[in-house]
Amino acid sequence: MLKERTTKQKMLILSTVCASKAHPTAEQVYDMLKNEMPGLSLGTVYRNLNRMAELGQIRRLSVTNSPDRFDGDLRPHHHICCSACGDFSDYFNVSDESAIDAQISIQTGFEIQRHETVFYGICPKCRACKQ
Amino acid sequence: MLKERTTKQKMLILSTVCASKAHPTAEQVYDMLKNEMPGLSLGTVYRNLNRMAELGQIRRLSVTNSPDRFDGDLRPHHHICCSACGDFSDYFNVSDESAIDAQISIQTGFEIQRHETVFYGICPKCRACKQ
DNA sequence: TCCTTATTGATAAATTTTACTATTAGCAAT
DNA sequence: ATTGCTAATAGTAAAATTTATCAATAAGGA
Repeated sequence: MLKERTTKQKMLILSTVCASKAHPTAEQVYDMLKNEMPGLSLGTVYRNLNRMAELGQIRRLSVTNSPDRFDGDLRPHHHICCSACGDFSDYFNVSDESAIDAQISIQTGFEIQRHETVFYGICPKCRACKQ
Repeated sequence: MLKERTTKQKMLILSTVCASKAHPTAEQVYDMLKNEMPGLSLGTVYRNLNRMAELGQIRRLSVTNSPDRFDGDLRPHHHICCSACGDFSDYFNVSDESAIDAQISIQTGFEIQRHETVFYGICPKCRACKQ
């Protein structure tokens, strides 16, 4: 009767994403794990990250000029990306995000599942480097 | 002394994106133009859309499960994407978006240039199709 | 332990985007 | 108009990212 099986690969991938604060790409997750599990396949990483995002276990982030990133932190928060160096940070201090979803649902008829916000700018370090 | 040249290709690409409310991908812009300008190259479309986005003439939208989209409407607004059919709509009713950028800039030291928000959900039409 | 089948590893292929280069064409100066 | 400089283009190849395919493996219920 059980459909979803627990595998060593799934457990490692999920724990890696949840332990990281770097919002890794699929390839970065793969790189972090291939020492610990030499036979691991990149396709397995992609397949599982996608499924976990669909199941709501992790968040999938689509970012300009970057492969998709994954975030194991499910608390409501935003992200800030430096256009110069690619630094990708969290921004908390978020107030009442679910209210926005509810408001938009009422106004548009969409059943809103989630939303993602990315701020783009220049990080303090790159600002210091002038130009 | 002039660097940026005005070409027929640039004018057509920009006017196409600005005239469309469909948030077209690069390939869709190319398809819309290849009748009018048979020799047009897809690479030219990509190159110019990227440059125009960098110059702030248009917005570049990174969306999960979709190639990047482009938006000629520079007024502050959000976007809603249907996870089922891919429908991609505008959402206006946005209050005080620049204040958020300013607040985050103060708190993080980033020089915020812009932000993009995409809401994901199920559109009214797909909700009606049950399941 | 056996059986069913979800999952994996390996690879190929699809998709999306960028890079390269000879040629074309915008435009400033003649 | 004509010339000269070079940004921009068309055409193509290639890079980068992601998904599909499939035989072999292994999870877990009977």
